[in-house]
Amino acid sequence: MNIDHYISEAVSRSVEALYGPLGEEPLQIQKTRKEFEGDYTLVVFPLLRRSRKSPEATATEIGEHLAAHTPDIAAFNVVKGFLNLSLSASFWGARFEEIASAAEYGQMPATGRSIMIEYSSPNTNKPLHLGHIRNNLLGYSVAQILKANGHRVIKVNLVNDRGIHICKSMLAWKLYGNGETPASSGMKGDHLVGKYYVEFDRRYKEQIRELTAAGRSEEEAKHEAPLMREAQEMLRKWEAKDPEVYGLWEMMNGWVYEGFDVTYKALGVDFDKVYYESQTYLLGKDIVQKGLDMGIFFRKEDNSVWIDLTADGLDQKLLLRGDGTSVYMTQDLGTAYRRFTDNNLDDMIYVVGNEQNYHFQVLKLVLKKLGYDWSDHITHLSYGMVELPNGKMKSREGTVVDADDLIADMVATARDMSAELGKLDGCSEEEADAISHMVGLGALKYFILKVDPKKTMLFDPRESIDFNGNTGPFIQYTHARIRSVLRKAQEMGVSCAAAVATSFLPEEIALIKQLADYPNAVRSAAENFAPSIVAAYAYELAKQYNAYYHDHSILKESDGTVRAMRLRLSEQVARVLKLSMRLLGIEVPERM
RNA sequence: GGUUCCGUAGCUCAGUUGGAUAGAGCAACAGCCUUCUAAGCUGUGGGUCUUGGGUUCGAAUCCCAACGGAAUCACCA
Repeated sequence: MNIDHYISEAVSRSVEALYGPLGEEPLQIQKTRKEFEGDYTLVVFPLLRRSRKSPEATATEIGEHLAAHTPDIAAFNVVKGFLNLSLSASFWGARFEEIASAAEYGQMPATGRSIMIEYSSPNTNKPLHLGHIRNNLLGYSVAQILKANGHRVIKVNLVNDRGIHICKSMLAWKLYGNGETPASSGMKGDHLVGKYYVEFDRRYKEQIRELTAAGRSEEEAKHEAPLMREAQEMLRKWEAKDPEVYGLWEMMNGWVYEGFDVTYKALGVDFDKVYYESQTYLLGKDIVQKGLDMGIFFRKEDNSVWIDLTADGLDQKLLLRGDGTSVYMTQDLGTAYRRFTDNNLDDMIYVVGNEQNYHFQVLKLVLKKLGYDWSDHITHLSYGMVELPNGKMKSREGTVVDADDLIADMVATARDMSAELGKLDGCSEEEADAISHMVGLGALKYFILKVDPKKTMLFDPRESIDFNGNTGPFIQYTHARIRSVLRKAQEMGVSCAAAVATSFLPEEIALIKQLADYPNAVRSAAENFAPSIVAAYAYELAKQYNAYYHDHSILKESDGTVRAMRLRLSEQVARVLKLSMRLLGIEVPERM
């Protein structure tokens, strides 16, 4: 049952019976705040004009009518202009039975919509870092959430595997690498390639210094430096499919992909399809031609193609270079077009940092002007940067937080902490590894996903990530503890057969209410593209349960019906915690 | 300078389409393990929601301005 809808209908009936038909504006019904008695609250201020009575009198009048006509409403109270309604224990008992018997609780029926979500989108010249982690976790989690909302989801990765920056690491390896490979060096492939990207930068700067010392201007030096010229030459050879350059490119990219796979696996993210820019960078030129034909775009003297968006409050934007080669926008226009037409998409979501807000604004506007009405179904899921205590990560200053290092740190910390607390006693080595990985990754993922994607967030490597309080391990722990109780119940042969309980403690009603609210969290998280909503939901549920667990014994309860109900309630809490965490891409252990 | 976003407790963050006395966690302090896992529970202190106007029964939330911060305004992606 949709409880919100049910309440809203009941209240509407009473209000209309008292004051006549309702107009356009919906009733203001919300969940009752914790400090007041009741489950749902009607705000009566907007109804005063119709009732022509004081707020208190109006609320009382509606409350009395509701109590008389809606059996599920057991009681009401009035505080100023707020009418608080309490639903009966049997009502909540029935909701609990619905939840417990639902085959896939929180899974919405299929909508028939196909949504593509692009995330990760790494460059193949350096390993993944903390910024990528936020991107990957968000993309994966939003995909999970959209699936739970009944959509068909296609997860894609667009790898930036070409361009001058790729050639830089290739060139540096060729010149200074002495044939070093991941196998010979023992380095992860992406880190090895990253090492040569840094090496290029170092040598390049050296050359610039020499040239400026010899009297060249900074500008001239940057252009004339032999390394840069060679890199550009390499890019030209790559575009001409020169066998040697192409072979080198394939080999080094292969190393990088092997490295990325390890990181993706550790993060628990995956893709249904991987696109490579080397295969898509020529797309979009026909669209540029179409825009020219339509007179929306224009050519400058140097033959480059532009669109003038000054009337829309933006600038002029380059769409194709004078020599006919593509820019970022060209291929994004092409890939967007191809994706929508090839996959019959309803929506396309790009998980890309907010530094590219302008790009996506332009992309959507250009597609709109070209007459593609699906441009309205492009969403840029723009997330904030992850900052360090002294500001942005800067590779030059060596402040980049490497993804693999961070993951390894988290797992090691989880391992130490677990061992210290004696949680791993009696575990096999495999179990200990699995738990450490789950908890370490759980801490990291929750830490990142609990904050609103839009917001810039801060990561302090020194203070590291907490395992207590509003954290992933807190929720995992709550789950593990419940599973432990359930195991023990089974060992003891305690029945949790469905003898339907007729009375509940207020804490138990509160837990049922929170369980019943799960579908709302799932829906709201999808509407806002915000895993943080699911995180907040799961935390609240775990917190409520922990207080309950502390105050009430389950296995020692003497009344068999009550004990069975408590076991079932606990079981459902564990279940919904697991479901919530799954939406965040976080695994939950049976013991920890 | 233009555009966009942000400013909530010492720190990190919540705060649904405007609603009741602005909430958590961390840190600090004080308690709770012969009882189902103490990665837990309970309590205390901590706020001019950057500032100033406006809209209204009612504003952290909407509007305007100021101050502070971030991103962007590349023939990079």
